[in-house]
Amino acid sequence: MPELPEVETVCRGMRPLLDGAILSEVIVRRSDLRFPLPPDFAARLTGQQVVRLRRRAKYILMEMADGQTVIMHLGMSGRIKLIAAADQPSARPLAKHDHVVFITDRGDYLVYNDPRRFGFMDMCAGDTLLSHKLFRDMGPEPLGNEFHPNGLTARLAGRKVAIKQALLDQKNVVGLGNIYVCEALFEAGISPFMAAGQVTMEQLERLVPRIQQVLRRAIEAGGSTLKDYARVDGELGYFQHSFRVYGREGEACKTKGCSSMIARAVQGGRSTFYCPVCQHVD
DNA sequence: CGTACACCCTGGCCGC
DNA sequence: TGCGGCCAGGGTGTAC
Repeated sequence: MPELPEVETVCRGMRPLLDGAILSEVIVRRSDLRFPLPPDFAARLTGQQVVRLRRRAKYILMEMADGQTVIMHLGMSGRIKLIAAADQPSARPLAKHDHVVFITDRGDYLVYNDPRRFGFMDMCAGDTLLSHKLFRDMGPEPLGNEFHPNGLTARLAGRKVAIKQALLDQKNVVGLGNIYVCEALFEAGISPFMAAGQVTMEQLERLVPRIQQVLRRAIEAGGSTLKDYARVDGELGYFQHSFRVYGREGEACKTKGCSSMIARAVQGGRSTFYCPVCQHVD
């Protein structure tokens, strides 16, 4: 599911029920996610108070009053479901693939569900987060001040890898996945096949704001729902209706006056959707 | 460093 | 109705 807009939407949705809540019970139904849960995961969290929820890249960070931070990644198919105390049936409302459940002192449930188990959780002391191997080599947040054409051109200088793949590399910029990279490159009129180091400053000055625009619009739409993804209340995102290229192979390009069809290619084992005309692909 | 690929896992969809 | 093959939003690790 989750690229930056989806993770951001989930994180925002968690705050009303989780901010300030005390975890009165933590249930681990499966500890073998992509990586095993840390030892004593449930015991270390039980009785602890949540002081802040935030997002870094595609990770949700849940900061606890004792200084520990829970790191959550949703992988491809992970979901967070919130079930308010008032909405609960008498029996515990758990379903298949509900792997970890946090129950707050208010009786609300936060359920981590992930059919494919590509997602995972970890814990670390909050002051060691930046040196954690997951975060150490990360590039800038695309919606933050550190993301700008000058920085990007420095990171991409001399790189022969295709710009599509370079933008998926979280060392260059975080939070982008297959959907939003395809969409942003289309919006900027840049071929996904260009060598990253060959992309001109003029093109990067177009690309950076287009990346930011597509991400902001997707957040406003509550993310994109293809299959698994839903907001924490079960509502679906609707940015998928705004896709210009993703998943539209063989359909007409929506650019006014362009009569081309959207094409699909495989780069690094993953589908790239693009307009050969608008993106100047020979 | 780049590329190509396999792999982690489940489920949905398509064609037969 | 069933089965095999293929596909999927992410990320890591290997060999060459």
